[in-house]
Amino acid sequence: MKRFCTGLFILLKIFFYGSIVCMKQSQLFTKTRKEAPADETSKNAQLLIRAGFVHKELAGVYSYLPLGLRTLNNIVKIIREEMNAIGGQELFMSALQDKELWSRTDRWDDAKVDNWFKTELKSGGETGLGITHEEPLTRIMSEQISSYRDLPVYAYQFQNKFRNELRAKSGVMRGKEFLMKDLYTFSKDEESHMQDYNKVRGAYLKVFERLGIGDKTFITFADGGIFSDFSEEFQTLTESGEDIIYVHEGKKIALNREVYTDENLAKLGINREELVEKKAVEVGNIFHLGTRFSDALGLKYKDEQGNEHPVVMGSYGIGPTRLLGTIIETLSDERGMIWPKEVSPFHVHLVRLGVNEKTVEFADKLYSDLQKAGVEVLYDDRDLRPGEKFADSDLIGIPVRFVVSDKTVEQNKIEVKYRTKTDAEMMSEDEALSILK
RNA sequence: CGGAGUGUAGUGUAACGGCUAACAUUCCUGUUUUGGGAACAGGCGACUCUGGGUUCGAAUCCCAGCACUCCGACCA
Repeated sequence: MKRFCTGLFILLKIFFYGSIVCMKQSQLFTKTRKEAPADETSKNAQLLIRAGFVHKELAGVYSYLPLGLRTLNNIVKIIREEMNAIGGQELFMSALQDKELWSRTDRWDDAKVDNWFKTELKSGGETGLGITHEEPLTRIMSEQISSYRDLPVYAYQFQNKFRNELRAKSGVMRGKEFLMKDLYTFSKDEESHMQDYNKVRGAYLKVFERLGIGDKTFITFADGGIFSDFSEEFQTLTESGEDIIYVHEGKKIALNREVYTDENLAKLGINREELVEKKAVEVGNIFHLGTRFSDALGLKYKDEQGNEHPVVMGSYGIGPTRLLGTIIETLSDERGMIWPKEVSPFHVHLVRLGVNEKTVEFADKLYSDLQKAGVEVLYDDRDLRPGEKFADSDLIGIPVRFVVSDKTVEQNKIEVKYRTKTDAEMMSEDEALSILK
């Protein structure tokens, strides 16, 4: 019965998440390297490049290689799950943008928005690569929403955004092309907008919790924007951050330096002495948009009485690529990266030492048993010396390491070590499997 | 966009204006080795960022451009 249940569980897992992917390191086309390029000084870029997670194309432009992509996809998966959990509907909009549409909201002019990548169309006219997607989505919604019965709507996408930054910096933390999850809420009035807004806000907190940076991430009051005293942003404490924030540990909130005034502190009922100055990176932002876009682009609905109203909107962004960098900046050590369980490119790093027949047999069988159990495993089956393999393992940062060597095979055990700990433990295969649950 | 710095094998560095641009590492061949980036032997790999200039002679000096990094400004 137990076996049947386990089998069923795995089948379900495969059904829902696609096949379990495992990999032999001897076949992985990326290599690790001892030294990072001299001109790459940010910690996240150095480690990502050394471990073969990314390749730098240009300043602020990175390609994601297999290990990097798997990690990034795990971040995306977590965000997607939390957006779906609050009723978000995923779509995928174009990167190429309609100039006419953006002119209607006065956001095409270089004097108003200066970080467009624009290009001439051979057929005549001009297009630009999407910096954000309020305009196109509002237009899409104007074809779909016409009644109060159609609201609210939460729509989101994952897409590369393009911003012609004057200066890219901090590795993947601030690029010219980067992955962004952008969600937009469409509500019938201010009151229901606030409910929708708070739902997304709650989902964001869950996302950062699952990403392993929850304790370092603070909801931070920032410059107000359109119709409130403050806007809120999510700031994660790290020395590599660009923002200065003032943290209230007790209340788990913070103020951005841009709103750090006596007047605002009074409004929030906080004393200056309770706050600590810290550097942080903005990992998420949430905005009240009011009716700015719906007014400009004619997104309206009819209420119960048949009266027409503009739709009230909100927009909410999280950058998965920036999060990847933030996790490295906050959690890595001098030996390499350390991935939280749900983010790690693999669940386990199986490291085989030596090439004795029995040892190879044991490790191969364990590899296949792990796959059968639905564990995603990176199997270091290369014939290298232990030091090099351990160094690679620490650099890549999978949270759990299983070592199989002549020594362990003799005892019919596996050496289990967590990336964050210094001591290892000998376990039977069953015990080792059970800690992965 | 203002300021500063740096461009030499895949990577990290060296080379007084003067020999075939050197060393380490990576990579390839082989032998030996196997619990924290081993040892030995042999080998591949560079138009010294690009374009001009000075010079008998330029990786080296000068000018221009390009790229990258850092500080600042900017970041809906």
